[in-house]
Amino acid sequence: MSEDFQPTSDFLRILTERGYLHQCSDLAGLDAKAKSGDLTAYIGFDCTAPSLHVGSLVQIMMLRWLQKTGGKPIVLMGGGTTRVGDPSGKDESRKILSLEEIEANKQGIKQVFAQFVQFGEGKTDALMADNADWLTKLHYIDFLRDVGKHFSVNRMLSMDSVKLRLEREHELSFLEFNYMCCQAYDYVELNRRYGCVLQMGGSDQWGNIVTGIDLGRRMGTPQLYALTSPLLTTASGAKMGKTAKGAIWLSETMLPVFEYWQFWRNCEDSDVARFLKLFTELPMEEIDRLAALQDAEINEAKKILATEATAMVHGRAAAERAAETARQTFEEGVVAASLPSLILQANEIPAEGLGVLAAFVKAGLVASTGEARRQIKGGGLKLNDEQISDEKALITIEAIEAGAKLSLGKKKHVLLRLAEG
RNA sequence: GGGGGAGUGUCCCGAGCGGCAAAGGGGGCGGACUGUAAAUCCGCUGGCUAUGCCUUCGUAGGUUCGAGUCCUACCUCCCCCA
Repeated sequence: MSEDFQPTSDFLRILTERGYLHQCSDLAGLDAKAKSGDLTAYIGFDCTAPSLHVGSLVQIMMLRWLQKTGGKPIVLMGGGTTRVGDPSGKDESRKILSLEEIEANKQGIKQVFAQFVQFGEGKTDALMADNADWLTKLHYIDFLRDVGKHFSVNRMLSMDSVKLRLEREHELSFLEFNYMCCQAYDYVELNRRYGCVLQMGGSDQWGNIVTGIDLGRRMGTPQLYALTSPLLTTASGAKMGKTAKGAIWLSETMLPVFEYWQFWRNCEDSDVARFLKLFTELPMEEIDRLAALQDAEINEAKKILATEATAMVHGRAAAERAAETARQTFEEGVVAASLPSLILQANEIPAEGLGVLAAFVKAGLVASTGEARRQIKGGGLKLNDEQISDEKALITIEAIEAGAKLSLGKKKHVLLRLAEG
C-alpha cells in the first residue's frame, strides 16, 4: 500500500483518516477521479438474511461517505448471486434459498439502507440495482465464450476463497466456483449501465473485485478501481458482530435498540477510537479528544460512541431512549420500564406460576432449559436482582404484575409483562 | 486408471485398545476482581416432561449383548505411481 500518498479528494481523505482504507488498486488514479466530481461506486450485498448486521456496517458507511462527498453510490442486491452462493470465508455451501426468501430478504435489506443513503433520481442520489436482472438472463454457451474465456482456472485456484475450501478439505461445488465470475461480470455490467468505476468491499472481497477489473479491461471498459476496507475484528481478535447469542443486527425487529446500544457500550477500551472513526460522524477533533480519555473516563467516550452509532441506524430519539434506559439500569439501579420486554398472554402462565427455566428460555436469554439450569448452577440468572438458586422456582401472575425482571449476568435484562386485556 | 491415508461434539482446531455424551485447546457464556473495559483466576460449554430417556463422530447398510472404534458400498479430501 502507498502510505506516502496524500489524497486530495474529500472522499479518499476521509476514508484514509477514518481508517476505512485497507487496499486500493490505484490511489492516485482514484483520487483524481473522485476529485472530478464524477465518481460512481458500488458495493454488493447478498440477500442471505432479512437484515444486515454490524459486519456490513463499514461498507455501508463507505457508501454514505461517498454520497456525502459528491459521489453516486450504487447498492447492488445480489438477487442473482445469492442463488449461487459466495464461498468466501465459508466452510460449507449455504442452503439454497427460495426465490421468495431472497425477495423478502432484499426488501428487509433495502430498508436498512434507507437510513444511510438517499435514494432517488438526482446526480448523487443512490441507486439500487439487482444482479438478478442480468445474471438470470445469460445464456450459458454465450457466457462461456464471451466472459469465460477471460478467466484463468490457474488463477482462480489460487484465490483465497477457493484456497480456504481446498485447504480445509471441504467440497467446493462448481456452482460456487462460478461465483467470482458472476461478481466480476456484475462489475462490467454496472460500468456499462451506470458508468460505475469503483467497487468497494471488505478485504475478503479483494480477489473478486480485482478479477472484475481484469475482466473489464479485457472486455473494453474504462479503467476500473478497487478499494477494500479492513476486516473488522475487535481488539482481542474476535470477528465483529458475531456472538454466541447471534449477530448484531441492524434491524430493530431482529435486535432491540437497547441491545444494539449495549453492544457498542461494551466494546473494549482499545477499540473506542477506531470505532468512533468508523461508525460515527463526529468530527476528528472531537474523536481525538474522546480517545485521549483514560481509565474510567473512557466510559464517557463509550457512551457517546453507543449513542452516536445507534442514532445512525435507529434515529437519534431511539438512541437517546436507549442511553437513558442504560443510565437508569446501570447507574441508578432502577428497573427501567423501557428495557426489552417479553409480553405474555395470561393463558401462557399455568395457575401455579411460570417456571423460571421456561421463562428464561422464552425471554431469549438462554437457548435451552439445559443452559438455564447450568446458568443457575453458575449463579448467572437473577429474578429482580436476586440470584435464582432453585431451578423449580415459579413466577406467579401476581409477581409478573408487580414487575418481574429477568437477568442473565449483569448486563442482559428482560422484563416480563402481561398482555393487556 | 493403480496404490496409500483422512473426514470426530452443527463456532474452530484436535485426542480417541469395541463399553463413549466422547480427552485437550481456542472461542463463547457465567462467577470473582474492575470502570457495564482489559488482564488474571474459577465454573460451564448435546436435547428433554431428567436419579431416567433421546440424538450426536462424512452418508447408507452390516457384524456384535454393545460401534466413533471392525466389515461393505458410496460421497469428499490429501499423497504417491501412471
